[in-house]
Amino acid sequence: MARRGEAQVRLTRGRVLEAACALADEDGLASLTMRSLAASLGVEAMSLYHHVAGKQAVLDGLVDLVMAEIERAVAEADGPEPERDWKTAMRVRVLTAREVMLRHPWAPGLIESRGEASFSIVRYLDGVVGLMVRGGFSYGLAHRALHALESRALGFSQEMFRPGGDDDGGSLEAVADQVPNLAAMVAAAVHDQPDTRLGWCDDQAEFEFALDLILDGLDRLRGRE
Amino acid sequence: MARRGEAQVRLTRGRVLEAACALADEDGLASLTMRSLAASLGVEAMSLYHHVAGKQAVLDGLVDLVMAEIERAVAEADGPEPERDWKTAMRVRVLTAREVMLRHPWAPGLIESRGEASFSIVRYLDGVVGLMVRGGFSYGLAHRALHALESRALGFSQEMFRPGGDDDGGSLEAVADQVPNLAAMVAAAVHDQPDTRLGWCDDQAEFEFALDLILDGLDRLRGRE
DNA sequence: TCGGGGATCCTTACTTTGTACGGTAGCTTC
DNA sequence: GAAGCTACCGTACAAAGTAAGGATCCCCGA
Repeated sequence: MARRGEAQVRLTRGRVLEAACALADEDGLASLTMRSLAASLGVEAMSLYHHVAGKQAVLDGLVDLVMAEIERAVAEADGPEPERDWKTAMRVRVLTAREVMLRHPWAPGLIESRGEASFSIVRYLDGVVGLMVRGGFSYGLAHRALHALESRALGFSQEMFRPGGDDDGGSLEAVADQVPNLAAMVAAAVHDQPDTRLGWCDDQAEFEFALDLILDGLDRLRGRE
Repeated sequence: MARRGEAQVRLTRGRVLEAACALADEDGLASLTMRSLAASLGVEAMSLYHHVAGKQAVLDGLVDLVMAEIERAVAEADGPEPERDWKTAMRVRVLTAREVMLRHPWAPGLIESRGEASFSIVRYLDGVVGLMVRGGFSYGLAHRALHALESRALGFSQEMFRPGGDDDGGSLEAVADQVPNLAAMVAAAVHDQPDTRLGWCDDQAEFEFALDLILDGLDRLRGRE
């Protein structure tokens, strides 16, 4: 048997989590099993249990990993001071978080599925609230703003249609008579902006539109409550 | 063995799905296994496979069941004609959907987790688009509105904090020094509205606030694009 | 130098869950 | 009344998480 010592480095909680992240990035979160994770580290499944408490702990660790990456990116990004322009500061922060989320497409689903928000998320939201308060929000409005932003504060939005792989709305045509309004909408969208990036609508553009809609709405309320 | 014929009614796809819904309502979606579902019907697990294709099909059926309940509720609710007052019409529609979702707390998570939107959801969204178009929206703006509303169009919002059972923010106090802004926000929220319904903040009020924020924003854009 | 102890990793096996496969009972149809 | 179809059952297998204990290696003190 291949004992440790050859090219084999020691296992660490950190190495386990990084391997898990790499595995999820490549093959999706579904293919992340304790066995596959162990195999990717050249180790047996049960060996992982000396470094993480269980699969739950691995998933929690993954969330922490992503949130740490976001915190790092946010720290490097240079938006304006919130006191001067909270809206742009928030916009930069959210879009920075979004870039990280786009690198880890499994992260939104993982965060959603987890019931309790992990501490790393709570800490991130604390930063968001801090930004708004520095920008002139009352705590009450900041609270409502968090609810209004929902997962957008974390840089992702809940896609109700995840475009179905290869057809991208083509399946809608098959049932156009049953969903006439949607069919017309899709037709119009394709006509208006024929070169969208991600199927029949551009997620990034839509994300920013919705984000700005909410930020503008909040800005109108700020100061006059 | 208890052959069918005693008090035992015949199994149907419909009865299977209703039993699944009841089980999920009572004990949560996690406790819905093919075996527990079969047991609740007085039947063995493999018998279900003559009426549903598999567990996936059961889950899809549950989504359809909830969406049908929403369609029924929406049909009965009487909002204004969209041509006269689209905003109120939409508000009534969404809040009606929300009532159904509150009866089936597992439904949001189930809908989120499913990658592809099932046809019943697509059809519901078609109705939403139809409402907006009748209210004077271009298809382009209706499209963006769908993105902005996100899951709110279906009556739920993604709770990033699901209040953790018994403490309800009490756990925040333990780490108040690490999340000072959130801690202050919670303190202010408790002070402002001491009688909230669902923990430290009132989901219904927040949901309506965010919904109105978005609807107002959309209303401003409607007609002047 | 050497032996003990703890950390690390492996082996085996159990549990839960979904489901494939084939068997059996009862109804339907000719 | 026989054939066959349908609904249901029993058995069993695979995947995945993980409990329990054994084996190996490294470090440290004597």
